[in-house]
Amino acid sequence: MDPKIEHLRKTSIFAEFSDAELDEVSRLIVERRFKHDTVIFHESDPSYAFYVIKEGRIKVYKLSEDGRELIIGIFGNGGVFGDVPVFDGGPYPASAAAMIDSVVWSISRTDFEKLVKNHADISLKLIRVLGRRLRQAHNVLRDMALKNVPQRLATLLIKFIDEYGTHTDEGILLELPLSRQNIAELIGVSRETATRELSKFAKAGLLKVDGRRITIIDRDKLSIWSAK
Amino acid sequence: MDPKIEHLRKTSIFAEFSDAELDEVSRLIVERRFKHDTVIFHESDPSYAFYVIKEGRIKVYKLSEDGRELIIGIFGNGGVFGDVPVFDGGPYPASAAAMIDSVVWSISRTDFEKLVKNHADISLKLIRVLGRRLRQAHNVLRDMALKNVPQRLATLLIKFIDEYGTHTDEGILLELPLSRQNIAELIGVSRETATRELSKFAKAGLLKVDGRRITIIDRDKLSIWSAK
DNA sequence: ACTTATATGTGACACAAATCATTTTTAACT
DNA sequence: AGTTAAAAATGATTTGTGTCACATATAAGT
Repeated sequence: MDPKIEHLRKTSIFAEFSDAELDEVSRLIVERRFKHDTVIFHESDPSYAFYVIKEGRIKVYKLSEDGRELIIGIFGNGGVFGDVPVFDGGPYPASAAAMIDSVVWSISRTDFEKLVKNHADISLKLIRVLGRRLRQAHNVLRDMALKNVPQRLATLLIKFIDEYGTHTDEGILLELPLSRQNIAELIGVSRETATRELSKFAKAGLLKVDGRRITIIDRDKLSIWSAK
Repeated sequence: MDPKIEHLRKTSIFAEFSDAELDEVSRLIVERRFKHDTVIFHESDPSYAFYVIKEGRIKVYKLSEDGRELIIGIFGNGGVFGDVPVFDGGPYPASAAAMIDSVVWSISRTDFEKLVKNHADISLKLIRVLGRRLRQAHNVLRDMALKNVPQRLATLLIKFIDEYGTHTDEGILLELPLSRQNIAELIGVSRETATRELSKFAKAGLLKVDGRRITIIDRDKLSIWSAK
């Protein structure tokens, strides 16, 4: 099997596509490389393409008027980003940058639009994907509005260890290139607060912090915090 | 022209539909009435239908574990709610309740699904609608995470006067059945804080408060606050 | 490896917003 | 209209989180 197709099938957006559809998609791919800390596109740029991550780590974020950052999402291998404009025809709703050296597959908007128009069932699948996204967005919104900082931090950690964590004999290791600043920008607090709340959890024995390596020791207790 | 069709055309979701498509939609409608303060569906209920507001005012909201409420949206005539489950097949992602006595048109999930499957171009339009929603949701999320209370309040007021405001000689009158509690639940603060911040704006001469009637006097200054 | 830059930890303080308690006002009901 | 219940305003207080300043640790570059 074409490894490209196999990789596409693992993405949220193409998961339900048939082999034939995936084959067509794979022909539209253009590979691009981005060094760490380089911007892929800026919010409100006209959109030219959307992206599938071959390997690397990409953050999607929005800025406030005074330059503070909210990270909407962090995506790893198989992640898809910059796709909303393809659907609604507007500019990019957020910015994207590579957190580590990354290889991404871009699919141009016009190519993808043609594909969707020729395959009616693709759009049904996309509708399902978008519905799920909207759901998630509203959940995050509720958390941001109604939960306090330790709750949001716990929620974030749980989400991330489930997605990116690796099991070790000490616990579940989270080893993204996640700075304190990044954590702060994910839960909408200052860097100092992110530091302090993280070490509170460490002192309470829920996790261990070693620089940017975070090892979750007691997922259950963390989960209670998160729900609280 | 069928007034039903005319009304449907004014809704966000059906705006781009053709006459023939709208006619088909109108045949699927079942009218239902809800007295004020009655719940239409609860979050996580299995979804049976989505709704178009014929007349009335509906709030869509989510609860935190400890029972506090975040209002995701308030919809008036022509508004559409409860539609996400139709798209992704899950349960209702939020609850909905009538804020005043309301008449809504329900369209059952199965009926609508059939319609979409028979009309390929409908799904393309839905994709566009969902894309826009996702965009909005992320904007609100950024505001909630990065803006302070007066900024969020100003942003909310501007959004609402643009949608529901009526021009008077004093300014733009906002006359939803919007309690202080409602305002608080829209911007994620306590009722007391909503009260206080609103009267701060009143003292600064940006608006006038008379019970639940809010008259915006200086939209421009409010807009500056909102962007800040 | 050494130097420089950048990220992190931490204390002191300021300030925004929550909470609590009470009064006043407004809306709802019969 | 009068009574009761609910909502809103308002003051006092507490708490959480941001900001500032600086020390320390870690990473990056030569």
